[in-house]
Amino acid sequence: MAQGVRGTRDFYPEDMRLRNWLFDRFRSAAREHGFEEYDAPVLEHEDLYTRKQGEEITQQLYGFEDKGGRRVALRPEMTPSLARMVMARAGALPTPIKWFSIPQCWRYERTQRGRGREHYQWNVDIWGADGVEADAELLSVLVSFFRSVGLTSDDLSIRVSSRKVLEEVLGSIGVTGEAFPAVCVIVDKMDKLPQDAIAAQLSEQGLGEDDISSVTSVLGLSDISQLSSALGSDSPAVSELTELFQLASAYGIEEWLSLDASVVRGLAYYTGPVFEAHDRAGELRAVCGGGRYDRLLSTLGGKDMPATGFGFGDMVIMELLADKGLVPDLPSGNEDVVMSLGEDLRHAAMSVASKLRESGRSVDLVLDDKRMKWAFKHADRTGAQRLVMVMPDEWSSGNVRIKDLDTGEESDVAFDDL
RNA sequence: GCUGUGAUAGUGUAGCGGUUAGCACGGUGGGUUGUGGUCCUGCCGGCCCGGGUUCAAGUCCCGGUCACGGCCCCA
Repeated sequence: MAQGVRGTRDFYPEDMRLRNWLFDRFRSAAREHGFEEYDAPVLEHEDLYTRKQGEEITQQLYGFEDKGGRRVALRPEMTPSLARMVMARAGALPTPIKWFSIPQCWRYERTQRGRGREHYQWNVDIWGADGVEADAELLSVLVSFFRSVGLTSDDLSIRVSSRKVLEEVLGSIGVTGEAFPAVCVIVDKMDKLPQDAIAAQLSEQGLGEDDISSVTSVLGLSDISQLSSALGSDSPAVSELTELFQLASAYGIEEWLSLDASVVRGLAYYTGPVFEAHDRAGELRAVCGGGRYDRLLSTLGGKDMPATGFGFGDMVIMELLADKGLVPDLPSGNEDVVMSLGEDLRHAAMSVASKLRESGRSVDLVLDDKRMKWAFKHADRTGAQRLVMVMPDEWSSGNVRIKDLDTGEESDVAFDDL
């Protein structure tokens, strides 16, 4: 029997309703913040991902050779494509560029709960704005979305930090340049790997024991005043985060946020504020994550432009909504079922359906010769509100019988009044 | 890459050595009904693949395939 590719999903109509429901909420949250939707091809040149950033992503690339012998890859994330698009029109686009997309992204890896080889990842980005205002605006988009699906700050928290925290700590012990992103990637695993494994990897990067303990102690902080005393009152990281929390409070979303210096993010290209949202119960992997990446364009051979954004997968959020009982029960959306009694009235039923469709209703016309019993059952199952019956006596006087399936009331309506 | 669990009508499942392999939904026909949602009823349809153990295998064993989890890793 023909089977789908491992790690991919089929969306049957009932799944598709749910997906559309979710995407509609992604779109609304972005649109109400003035973001415009864009798209790009699923297939890109492989070197867009292997060039410089995120060395780890390379092993999970869904890449292959095309018929012309070119190395191509299914996009593992949207940001490089977006960067490519922005770079191509850098001079022509009015800034700030506020764009969003819901691309299907691919990675070749072992499948697990909340994680397939393919998923849809809502991406929201702002280019050309270098202040934390832009980062705060993104957090506002996120919270709008969470609220629109019925989640509260009791269900989720958004942990915020900044790459500058690490940069300052590491800078003070002489870790700079090439070593910095590598250390970030290691530190990102701190809560997933045992202490000594982290220490071993850090010492490979040339950190001494004292350095390692000062890094780990700063990353354990979850309070801005502690961070301030650790990094000094003139620390750019501290003032950046302080301002970000103040802005969040102006947006009315401060109860969703918490400072967590251990948030680093695995991707090498982040440069400023970074954040990820987790379920408070701690049962699921991160719901979304993002941050500022001001220097991505230069790694792709262009001129840098400040940028910040987040990615938000469709799988973990659905797991969370299911756990919280927030997955809606969506009907098919069909409003009327039209059926004729007998083959003689088949043509009449088609005219009736057309008339109703022109008036804007979603009409399911019964195509085969079915019994009345079937039509009722069918209307019931698909959640239609009305059954429109084309019957001999009524039709000969120019009427159809319409039964409201919720109330059970029925009435004859003239064809012209449909 | 390592590892655990599972695989029974189209779907979801029960059965744990001998059963006509059961049930629900579904599909299809009939009865009841106002040509009419409920209800009653007939029928359709199944043990993943290949070996082995046994008088007897859906059931036990081995291998394979696939699915779903977990680890490593990571959006």
